[in-house]
Amino acid sequence: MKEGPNIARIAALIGDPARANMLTALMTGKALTASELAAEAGVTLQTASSHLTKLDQGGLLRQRKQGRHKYFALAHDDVASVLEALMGLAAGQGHLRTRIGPKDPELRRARVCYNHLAGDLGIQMYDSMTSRGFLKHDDKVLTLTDQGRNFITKFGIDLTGLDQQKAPMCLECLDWSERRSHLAGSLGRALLSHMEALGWVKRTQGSRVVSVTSKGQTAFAKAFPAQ
Amino acid sequence: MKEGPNIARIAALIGDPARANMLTALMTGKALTASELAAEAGVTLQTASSHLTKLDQGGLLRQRKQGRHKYFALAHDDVASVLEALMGLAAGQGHLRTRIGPKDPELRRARVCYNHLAGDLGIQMYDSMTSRGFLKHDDKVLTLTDQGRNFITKFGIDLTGLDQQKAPMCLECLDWSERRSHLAGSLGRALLSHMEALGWVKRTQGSRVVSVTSKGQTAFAKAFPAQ
DNA sequence: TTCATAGTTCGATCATAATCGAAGCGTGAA
DNA sequence: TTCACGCTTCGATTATGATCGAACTATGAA
Repeated sequence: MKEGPNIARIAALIGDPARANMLTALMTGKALTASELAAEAGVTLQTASSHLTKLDQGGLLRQRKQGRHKYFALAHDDVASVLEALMGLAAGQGHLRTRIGPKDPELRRARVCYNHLAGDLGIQMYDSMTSRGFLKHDDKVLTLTDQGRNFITKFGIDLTGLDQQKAPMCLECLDWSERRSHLAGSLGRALLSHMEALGWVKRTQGSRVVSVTSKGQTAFAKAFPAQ
Repeated sequence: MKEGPNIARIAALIGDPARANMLTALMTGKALTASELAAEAGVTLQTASSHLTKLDQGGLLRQRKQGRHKYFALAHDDVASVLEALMGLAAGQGHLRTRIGPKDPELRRARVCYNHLAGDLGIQMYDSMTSRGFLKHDDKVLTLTDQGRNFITKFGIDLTGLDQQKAPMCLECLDWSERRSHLAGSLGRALLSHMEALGWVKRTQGSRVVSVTSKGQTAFAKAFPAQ
């Protein structure tokens, strides 16, 4: 009988304040990195790492490694249901605690992700290029079509340099805030730096925010129209 | 930041195996004495007393003293909801080796779950409606088909009221005793209250048991035949 | 009264696990 | 290559709390 029933296991996982904070932060549906979750929970990265391992082994989280970041999200809707039920009960008891404010809307709009463009803008670019046949998505491999090469060259990017690199030119990168794909790889990086050179966007030092200039606003919409 | 959010407090209360056993035992809706709960949890009376004090202070239990006995019951339906959600999650993970489902056969047969019908009866209703094409399960979204709308209307439920509500009409709810789906959402609630109005079922006060009248027995089988 | 039963309180023991510093690992950028 | 960064692992400390024996209180029965 020392072997507790499984609901105790799960409840105990949620029952630690640090872990509860992390799970609460993940209820927005967005995936967050280990560092972000550590900050949310108010513990060091080491401690957070330990907690995240436990939550993952407990089946409450789904994780995805991307570059040197590790993104965590709730494993399933069931998990959110439990949290919601708990919050309902807690709220009914009047011990309500306000949640932390929403993320920076600027970050949501456009941000740097490994030197390429992510956020709303990144997705719009990806979608526009895909639907116009510039990018082709075959069997998990993303390639630039001939039409696409033409478009990119006209846009002012020299593809010969990129062709010679060993690193893949086109990669898909899953945008966790939007849960959609955007363009990574050397072409993704080249596009961002070129747009910066054109004065369309400005990268904010020490932040991941990419701000769009008024000139960039219209130029971008023209170059990458939503279909 | 040491001050944990309230959901951690509650989850931690449920997170102890002994307490989880007690709470599980109380899910039948019956009130149990401290000694009985101690036996259920497999701990001594002293330990049980300590746990029960904590559960009570945490607002999860309601207690009634009668003679030299002290009876405990779940404080509210919210508490049962949390436990049910936890059990659903635990069952979904396949980590279940402990007893599943309520011991009480009445509860297993039919019970209230968020104001809709759960247990054998709830599943039979769901299965019957699904296999007759009244409910359609597409891409995680459950919808009422035109045939279904027709059926429900003939059954005596006014759908216009439900259509106007923001809350989803059809939701799936995992039945923790049977590990099958049953119908939740506003339609699920409407069906239960309508069957109550028809005199098919009776909800037992202070308990989650739904008892089926003899009239309801046959009527239900006719309205929701197993295919 | 005396006894038995139901439950609580106290105190000591013991196990668990939360925490963080320090060091190590892997990836990306220059 | 070197450096920076994100994250993990290890180890030690520390706090918490689950557990039960023993003593105590309260209620009911004889």
